[in-house]
Amino acid sequence: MGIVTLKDVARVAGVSYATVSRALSGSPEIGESTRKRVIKICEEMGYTPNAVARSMVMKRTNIIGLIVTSIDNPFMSEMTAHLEIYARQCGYNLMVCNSSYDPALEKEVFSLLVGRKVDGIIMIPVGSESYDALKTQAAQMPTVFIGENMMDLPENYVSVDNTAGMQQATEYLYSLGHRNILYLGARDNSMTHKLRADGYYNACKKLNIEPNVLRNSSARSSVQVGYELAKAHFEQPFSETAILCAADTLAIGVIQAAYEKGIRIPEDLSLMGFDNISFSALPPISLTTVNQPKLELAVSALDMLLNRIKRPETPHTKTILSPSLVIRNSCRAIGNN
Amino acid sequence: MGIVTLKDVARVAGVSYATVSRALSGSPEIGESTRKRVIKICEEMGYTPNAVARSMVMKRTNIIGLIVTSIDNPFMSEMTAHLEIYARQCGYNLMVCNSSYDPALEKEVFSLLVGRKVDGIIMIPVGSESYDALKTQAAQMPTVFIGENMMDLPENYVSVDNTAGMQQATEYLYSLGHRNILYLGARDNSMTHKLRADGYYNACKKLNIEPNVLRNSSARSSVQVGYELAKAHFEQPFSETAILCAADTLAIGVIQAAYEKGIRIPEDLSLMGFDNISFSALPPISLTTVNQPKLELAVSALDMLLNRIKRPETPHTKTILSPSLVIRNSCRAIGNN
DNA sequence: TGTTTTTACGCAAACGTTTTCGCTACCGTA
DNA sequence: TACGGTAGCGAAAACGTTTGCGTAAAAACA
Repeated sequence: MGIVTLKDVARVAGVSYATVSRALSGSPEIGESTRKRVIKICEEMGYTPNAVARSMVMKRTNIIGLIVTSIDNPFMSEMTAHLEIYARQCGYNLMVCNSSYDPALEKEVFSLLVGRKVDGIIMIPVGSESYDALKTQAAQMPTVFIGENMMDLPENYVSVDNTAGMQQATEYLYSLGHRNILYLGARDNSMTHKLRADGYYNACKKLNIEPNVLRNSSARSSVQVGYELAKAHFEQPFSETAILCAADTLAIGVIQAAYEKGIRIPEDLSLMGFDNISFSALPPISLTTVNQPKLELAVSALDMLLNRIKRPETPHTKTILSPSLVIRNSCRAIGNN
Repeated sequence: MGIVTLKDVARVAGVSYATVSRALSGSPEIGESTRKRVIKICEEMGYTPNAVARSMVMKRTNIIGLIVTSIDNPFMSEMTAHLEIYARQCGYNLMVCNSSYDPALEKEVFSLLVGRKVDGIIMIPVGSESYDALKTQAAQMPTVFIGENMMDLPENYVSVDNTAGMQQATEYLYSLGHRNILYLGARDNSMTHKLRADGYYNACKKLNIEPNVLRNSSARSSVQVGYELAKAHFEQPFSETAILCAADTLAIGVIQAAYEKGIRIPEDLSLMGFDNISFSALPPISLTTVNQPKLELAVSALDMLLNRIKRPETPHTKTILSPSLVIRNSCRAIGNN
């Protein structure tokens, strides 16, 4: 009376278990009458197919692994939600792992998922420092990277055009009259952040203004980091009229530091972010930012992965989606000097 | 070339595959020299045990299923992060599913996880309307509920003392001088929300003030819902000096509506939430709220589940954790009338 | 009615492990 | 020398499916 298996059903129905299997899988080579009878008995006995046993013989699990730096991050949790829902529609389940911004852990959970025989892996990499490791790993398992631009690496990824987005943001601030714009939060260990900074530099060059960058030496872009960077910056007199942040989370930290210092946004200082996480829209300072189309990123990534699972020998592909400006009210126009 | 299995290793090492298995599992009945030799060969050949095959024979997957209403919700994503990290430390992986606030979907993914042969399920239920369904399901699989108080149901759950928390919140507002407090966002389809409302009513009775409740007829507590409820409420003149929200997300919606209406918080109106989601701390209006200890909830839930997996015949247990007041600056003291 | 084709189903292998049981060889003791 | 005990290892079953192949009965055809 434990769990009921195919064999149990077969015995009760008086058929071989091959027949039961075929009846359920909708195989054509089976009589209509026996099919109905078998299915009825399955329901009566409360039979549920054992996915593990099926995976064993089918050599695929219908599970895809998802590695994120931290679920506890609005951008990634939105992404995860989209991925899970779409994956389920495609007949897949998601096994989710945190890499906690740690390249070693990232590597470990990757191997773990390989051992689990997931059909493929979607991952938001920690950063560029582990690209070679990622490359060798991606060789043993269909993998697509998301968010992080792998540049010249021959890997599958889907990303937003970070450079264009940040360039657009800079130009927007310029169009409002800002000439002294601080770029806050540049990081060296992430290709994404490198590309974003490029967008800022490109715009500066094009608009003929002086670049002004405050780097982030930590490994991640968090509210806390944004707060600390801004706080230190605000300690001394500064001349910037606008701050452009490498990520929304950083910008939120800046808001906090500015508030404590009595600096009003946007009256005293304009502020922009990047990502358009859901909480960036919150009042009273709702952030002007650059949107990453999260649903499209998720769908593209999964489509790409599923395609790669089906045809592993297909060449690597990249998808670059367009970011878009989201104008809210953290920036104001100022008179040119 | 293809994937390397136990048999391949055994052939190369010139031993039976039972020996390889024992060498890796640390079985004592094996010679120290052969163990080392076998392990060395495993590494050289890049052997990774097949978790699916292992699950097949061991009759357990070391996977636990997690069903949340929506990952894309700060409270749940924080919870999920804690759960994943702790679970991995315990040797388990997480299979995450969204129920999307839909009882039918909730039921469907539960069955799906049962078919996957997960070792147990942790779930944040949609609401109380499907308690009987949940009960019959929980019978086929070790399950613990989290966040939602299942009351008199003989099920495993871990929750915060919602009633005490909300009572404490009400009393805090009272202590600041508030006598006309609007309770915003009561819901009927969730035991959690019923209990929270109870806390409010209890306090009102005890403090001898008139309860004043604005119900939420939708199925969930979102920023959007909070915004709409508050917006409608603010259309007409109102006399409340404070609003106590059933959830932080609702309170954030209230902030938005108040801001648009020119109502200042806390100067014109005091505001409280419940949950202490990470974004509730954001300036300039950082929310005074009631904290749910998310890490402790996660750890307790997993411990409870693991225990139940080991000893399925053990009686059901409940754990109620204590909430705590988090005082920030969305409330101010007013003179009594 | 005899032959061929088709339909419907059963048999058994295979997937990659773990584990029980049993066997051999060796050691120690009498 | 003989015997009990033990350490180290192999053979094989088992887990619950899917599926290729074989075959008997039914259907179609001459």
